[in-house]
Amino acid sequence: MPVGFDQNDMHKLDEVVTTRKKIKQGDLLFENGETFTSLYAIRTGFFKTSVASEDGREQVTGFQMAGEIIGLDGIVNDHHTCNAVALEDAEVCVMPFDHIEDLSREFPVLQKHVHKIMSREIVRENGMMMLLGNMSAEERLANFLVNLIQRLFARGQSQSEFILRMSREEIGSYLGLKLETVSRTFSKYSEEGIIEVKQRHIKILKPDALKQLVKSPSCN
Amino acid sequence: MPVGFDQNDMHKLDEVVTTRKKIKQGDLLFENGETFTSLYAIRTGFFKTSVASEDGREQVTGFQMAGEIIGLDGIVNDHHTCNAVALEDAEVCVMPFDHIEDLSREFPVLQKHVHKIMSREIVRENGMMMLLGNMSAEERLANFLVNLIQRLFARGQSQSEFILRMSREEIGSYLGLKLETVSRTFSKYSEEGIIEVKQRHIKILKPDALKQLVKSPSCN
DNA sequence: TGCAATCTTTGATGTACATCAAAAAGACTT
DNA sequence: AAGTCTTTTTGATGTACATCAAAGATTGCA
Repeated sequence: MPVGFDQNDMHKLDEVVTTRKKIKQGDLLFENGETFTSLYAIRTGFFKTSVASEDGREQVTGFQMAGEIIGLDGIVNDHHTCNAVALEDAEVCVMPFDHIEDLSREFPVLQKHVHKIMSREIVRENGMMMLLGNMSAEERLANFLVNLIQRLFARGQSQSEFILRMSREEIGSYLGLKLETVSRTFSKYSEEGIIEVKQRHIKILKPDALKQLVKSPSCN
Repeated sequence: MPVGFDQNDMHKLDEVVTTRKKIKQGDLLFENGETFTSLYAIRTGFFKTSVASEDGREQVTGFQMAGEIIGLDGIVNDHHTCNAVALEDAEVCVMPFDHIEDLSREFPVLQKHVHKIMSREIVRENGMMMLLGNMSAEERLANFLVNLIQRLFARGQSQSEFILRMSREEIGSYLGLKLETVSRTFSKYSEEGIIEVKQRHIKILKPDALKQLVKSPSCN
């Protein structure tokens, strides 16, 4: 995936990926408290990550799709601090972190790649703080949809029509809203002819109207 | 700072720090859009980092004090995506990131250290998402104070008495609240005898009461 | 030392979203 | 295919925090 490799590098890089693992819908890839050993590259499927407060409130911290890396939270304290759940049947590459560190000392390109992935996550979360701290429900949901569209587009999927992998409640948790508010906001967009909503099937009718609702740094 | 170095390593590590830089209160260390070259280790002083939306709303993304590293946001796209402002006269070590990468290929301990710093920031921001998405004003401020106390304690400063380096508005921006709400919540704690507030001078009277208000993963 | 500017506190009022509730639509089971 | 369970939608009501406003404190500057 990272560019700047020659054939030899590529060969070496393959070594990072020791095993693959299949995760069934609803199952955990890793959970809070579990010992950290590996990062995971999502090959297929869709995940959510979440943290929980002592009294059981859940905060969804992200939705991850094919090509994205999951598990960075575990590096600091050698154990994970969030849960990763498959929202559909999924397959991941297991990349032992010790191995990543060894190889990235050998290959500057890999090293740079790892640094960028971590920095990208930091920047994304900065954007989420802006969203959660400053934006209205309408702006939050527009942001969410535009971001989803961009990522689907980057994967060659349709940007105008797609199926949500997560419930209204999970969207709400991610956006700091209640499911009813998410539902109502979807309905509002629908009435305004911006999108078409049939349960989890979404059709984007006016992408520009949606983008106009997004008045903040894009959260990649 | 990182442990696990022998004398020789330590000597090499000194090379990371090429220069020091003094920042006056109110001045920028770096700003959104600026080309990224270096990370900064704060030697003395106090900073805030913030992002801005297109329409000018500001979200404070963090407050940083001596010993902490600032600038990780710049790594992904080779330019910074947030602003770093000194809230009091400060001095930082400028650590060119190319140099850090070179040396961390040579020294596994340094490499690990860099990874942990980035992961720690990711975990902190996960905690902030929980705070912004799920917590009441009272919980947010309690969280903020407890976190501040812990960090001051780790630096050998008094945990029971300190001076806030930031305004009510900046605290509010960080916590997703308006300055009036921050002020009112301070007053409430004060009435309850939990803290004593005199403008920016804070005295913690009942640290346990404060900790009890924090019902979520600590945001380091 | 006094005046302007800034920050903080407190009160009165408004509102966006949460909560409570129930019906409607899908999805899963046997 | 009927029945149960889950998810989503929509309405009625409540509330935590925002907004508006103005009076102290504190700081900075001349």
